[in-house]
Amino acid sequence: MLDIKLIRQNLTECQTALQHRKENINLQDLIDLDDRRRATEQKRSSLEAEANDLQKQVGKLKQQDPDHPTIEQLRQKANEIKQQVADLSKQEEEIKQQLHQQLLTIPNLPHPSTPIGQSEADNQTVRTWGEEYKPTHPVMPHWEIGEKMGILDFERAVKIAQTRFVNLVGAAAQLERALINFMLDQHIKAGYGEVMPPFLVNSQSLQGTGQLPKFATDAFRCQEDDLWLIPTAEVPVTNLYRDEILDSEALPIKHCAYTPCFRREAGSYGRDTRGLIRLHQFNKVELVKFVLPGESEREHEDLVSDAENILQLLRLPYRVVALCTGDLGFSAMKCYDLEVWLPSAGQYREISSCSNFGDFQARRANLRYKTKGKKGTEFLHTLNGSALAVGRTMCAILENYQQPDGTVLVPQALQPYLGREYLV
RNA sequence: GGAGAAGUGGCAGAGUGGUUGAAUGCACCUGACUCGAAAUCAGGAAUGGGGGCAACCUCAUCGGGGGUUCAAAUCCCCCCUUCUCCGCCA
Repeated sequence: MLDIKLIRQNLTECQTALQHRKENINLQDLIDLDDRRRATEQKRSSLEAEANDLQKQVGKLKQQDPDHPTIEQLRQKANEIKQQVADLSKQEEEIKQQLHQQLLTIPNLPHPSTPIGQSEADNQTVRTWGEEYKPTHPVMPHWEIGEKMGILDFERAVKIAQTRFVNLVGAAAQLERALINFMLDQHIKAGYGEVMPPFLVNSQSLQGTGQLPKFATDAFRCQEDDLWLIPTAEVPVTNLYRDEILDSEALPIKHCAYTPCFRREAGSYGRDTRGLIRLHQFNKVELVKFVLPGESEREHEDLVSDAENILQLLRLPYRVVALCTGDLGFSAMKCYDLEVWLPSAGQYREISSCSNFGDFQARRANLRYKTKGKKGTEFLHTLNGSALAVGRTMCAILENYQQPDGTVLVPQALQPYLGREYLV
């Protein structure tokens, strides 16, 4: 959520920043609304001050003489004021609600270092890695080899659930587990504390990270219970400290978490219909950081490195892409995607997305910190990134490690987890 | 799911209708003492909104929401959470 004070002070900057993300929101309307809020609040609170004063007078008089004649007068006066206060409070509450609801639908401002652009096409490649590990022989798509080996079963998944689900069978199931453990072990080594959070969360949590109110149709919902299947571990983990005041000395806090992720993928009907790329349920290991505002940019770069480290250890070719303003997610001010090489398609595909949210999520989720000896509290900064999407990592392995004879070599880093050299 | 108890500041814990935003203790900050520290003494200090250059003023907040009253941490209703017992269960 943007700070209304910041909008008031930097109206034109905010307005152009939002235009860069193709958002045509009239911020002046918000300021007008905020003006009304302030005026109403001032009126109300001065009336309340008057009423409080009367109350104290009544209290004093009652102690002197319970039947003091002016008590009745003061009482009437207080009742009159109370009526006015009630009316004003109602107005004030409506204005506040309106303002709040509008603010919740406004995306974050892009960071100055985010390239300005319209779409995916304007994203900037920052670096590429592992060119030498790309296979040189023809490679079957992962779904083809997976079905041939009998380890990916899409057909029966449709029967027991729906399209866009999969059964991982035998070696694939083991590989999935191995990847999860491998990734978590690496991150723990890098200083991230593991969390296994709830896989269902309430609406408040989704609002905290930015999925609600605008993107309700993207998530699976258990309507009876105000619970939603998590679209990413970002939601429960970022909300861990919601409405808490952390000690500045405790920052940065770094967590890693494995969770399944559930997405309705509404509006992607024709896309990636085959294989593991786009499923309603997939596994992911996520990194989440809570940091001091001055440190978020550096922590962001480190977070990207931590995600890259997994790809490097697995020897999977990838590139790092800086998303442009037009392609940036709702809550992010800056974002790098990691894209892994998929030889069957001859293209790089997103396998991780590492974002710096600034204080945007912190405001929504009321994540604050306090510095000893300093008055007041401040919003911290949040960051997160996939490290990595496990299903897509499996795709990349099934393809990049595919041998000309149709077997798949197990990446060396994973061999201790699987206890073998080849998947057959 | 049924029965009971409880939810107060960073923590512990008083407070059952009126100058209580809230005693006391711990933790914290400032000053004094000290060569320095500890101990001791004196003082300060909650969070959020609004106004003011500022000193400061003002409103709200005792799990959440409603109600009674001139006045609610305190009384009434609903909800949430935690604990205990019973039931069910991986």
